[in-house]
Amino acid sequence: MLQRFHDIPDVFSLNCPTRMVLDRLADKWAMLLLRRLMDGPTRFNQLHRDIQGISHKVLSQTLKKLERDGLISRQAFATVPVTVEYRATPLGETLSGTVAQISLWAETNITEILQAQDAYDTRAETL
Amino acid sequence: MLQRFHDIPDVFSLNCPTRMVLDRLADKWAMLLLRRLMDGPTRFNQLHRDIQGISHKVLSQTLKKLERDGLISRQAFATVPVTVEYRATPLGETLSGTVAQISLWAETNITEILQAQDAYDTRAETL
DNA sequence: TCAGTAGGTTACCTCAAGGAAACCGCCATG
DNA sequence: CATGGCGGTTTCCTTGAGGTAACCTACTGA
Repeated sequence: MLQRFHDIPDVFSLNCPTRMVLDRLADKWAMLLLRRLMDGPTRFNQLHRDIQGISHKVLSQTLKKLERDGLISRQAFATVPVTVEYRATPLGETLSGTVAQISLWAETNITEILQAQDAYDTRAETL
Repeated sequence: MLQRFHDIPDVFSLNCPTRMVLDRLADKWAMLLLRRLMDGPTRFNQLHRDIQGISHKVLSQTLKKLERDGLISRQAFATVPVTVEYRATPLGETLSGTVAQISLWAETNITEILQAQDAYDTRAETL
């Protein structure tokens, strides 16, 4: 009963796949991780060092979520201190390509956005 | 000193434009709103009715953020009960196009994701 | 006069995300 | 002997996002 909208598909309903994926990507770390793993398989602590600002715990949680979604894979090696490598799956790679387009958009339009913010803030001050 | 990574641009630094945009989009309502406004200018309460689950307050806040970023524009009409219309700006429209690709990806791959989740959960249970 | 619509803002409260830090086993190095 | 790296998990605590609901102006209709 929730999805009775005019002609719009069901983007605004709660069980819409798009919405599900957006919610997952809404995790800012997820996108970053996915992008980082496009550069090749990487170990836990290497990721932790590379991605500035993420905590130990959240990194662990986010990796789990991505693995559950089949976007990345985890491989443990029985080396002396156990080594664990994460890498993007083929599925993850296709998504990463899409995310890269957002990056491109962002880099292209960041100036315009910042200008819009300045203009907005200036307007607000003069009120 | 934060952005000394091998060949990767500065995607992982804090002031990276991509990261900024991702953070904004990370707001699940923002994406939904942007998409909804692609269907034409819409008034506040209409948006509130259409986008299931968003609260009065959060709708208001999200619209402000998007307006500040120059992605949507707000136009008030001095009608009897004041009428306010929101619409996507040209900038907002270009982003919306990119977001639409994520939707497409989501619709294409949702089955695979759900299967991956099932497999993962099954594996977890058997442990 | 009371209710309803339009477009908000404000106050209050709750709940969950996330940071910090400790702990785990196991090994190597100083 | 103890510190550090590896790959985590668990506990504790804080903060902030977001829900609910009341309030606002201004007008219309019953």
